[in-house]
Amino acid sequence: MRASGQTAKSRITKAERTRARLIEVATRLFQEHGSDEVTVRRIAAAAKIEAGSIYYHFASRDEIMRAVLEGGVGGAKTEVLKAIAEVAGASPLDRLRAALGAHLKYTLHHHFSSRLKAIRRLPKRLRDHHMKQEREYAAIFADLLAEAQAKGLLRPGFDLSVVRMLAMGALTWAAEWYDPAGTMAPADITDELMKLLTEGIVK
Amino acid sequence: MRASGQTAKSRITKAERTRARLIEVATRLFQEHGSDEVTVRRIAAAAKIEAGSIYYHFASRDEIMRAVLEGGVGGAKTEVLKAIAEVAGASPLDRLRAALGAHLKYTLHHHFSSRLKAIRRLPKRLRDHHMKQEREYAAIFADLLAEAQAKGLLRPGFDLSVVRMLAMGALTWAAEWYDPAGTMAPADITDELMKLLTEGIVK
DNA sequence: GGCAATAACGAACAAATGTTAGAATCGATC
DNA sequence: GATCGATTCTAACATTTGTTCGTTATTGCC
Repeated sequence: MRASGQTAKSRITKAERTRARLIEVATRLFQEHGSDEVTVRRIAAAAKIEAGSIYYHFASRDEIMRAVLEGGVGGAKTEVLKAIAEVAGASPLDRLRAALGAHLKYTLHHHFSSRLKAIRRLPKRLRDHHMKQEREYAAIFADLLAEAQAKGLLRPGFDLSVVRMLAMGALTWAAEWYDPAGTMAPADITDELMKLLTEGIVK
Repeated sequence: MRASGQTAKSRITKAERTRARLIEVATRLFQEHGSDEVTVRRIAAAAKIEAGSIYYHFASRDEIMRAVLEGGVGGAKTEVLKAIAEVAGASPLDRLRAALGAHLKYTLHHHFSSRLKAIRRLPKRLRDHHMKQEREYAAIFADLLAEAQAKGLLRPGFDLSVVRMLAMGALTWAAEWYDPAGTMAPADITDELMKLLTEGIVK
């Protein structure tokens, strides 16, 4: 049992823990400050490690960013899918509300998109991978809209892909102006958007 | 006439022309690439000047950015006000459409907001000034919404400031996904948004 | 306890950055 | 055409950046 205990514990090697901690710390730093302003040395310092040691875990700074991005989009996807699953039986529009709500919540909480997505300057390889992930993420919302349309819930004459991007953009951009100290909860913003989306604002 | 011609021409001193060219070039570079990635040397090269010479016209790199930002927001404001003026007699909502259209057009054409507004890292002084400008800009749209409400055009129960930010955010974010090569014109996107905003998408 | 592998250190590197300052050049005025 | 200020160049600077590498410490295993 000693051996198995040891082995069981070292299924997670120390390097993996350090790597995870680095990603965690880097993510936080990237959120708090911009994508620049965050140097390898700052990440190292925040992770209580020396700058050079980072290169035992990552081949380059860009690989750290890749990991952070991947975690970010992946996390958002997980949360959104979970939120949809929680209202599994509901109508497409109610599931869309749940999805948009989760999207906003994640975006606000991680202050993710606006700070990090603005990184087009990634090496092509990484950028392609990131955009593929992004497309998969967008497809979740596109599917819900398509389903609503298929069920005849929507008025005709809309370009659904534009609608989707406008709606998601409105929420994504919320990270730029949302004030957590204010009286408004993220869910309120989602509701407001859904009201606009469904009924419109005009009498 | 020679003298007067000379004098009239040199009312705009050479320095002013160079300075203007620098702002112009820097704006373009900031748009095409991120706010980082654009070094003083690259601005200089694009303006057919040597790096050191820039400091005859600007005290620091941040002052260049300040000028670019100011020009950007100022330009957008000018365009939006012009668009509103062109439909002066129309209803608040039609003027709002014109305003949002101009906003989108400027944002897309200059690829402005998403790349440049993301610069929170500006020195406090500059940032404050920039955000003041931004508030004035937002007020244009807020006023139109308020007027619509005052005229009883809107359904009750909306937080107009949230509506405004969602709508502007949707368009601002469009710069991230809009494809100029596609079949869709900026005006189409504005129309789509206005349809959502006014009538909603649901049957 | 000792050995090999793993992980982290720490000093150095070259390249790039913003910035400065003195010399050179331009351009208008006498 | 000489003069003098306005404008630009050139060459350097101090820092900071990402990265490398030989060395040291730690860890897991016999």
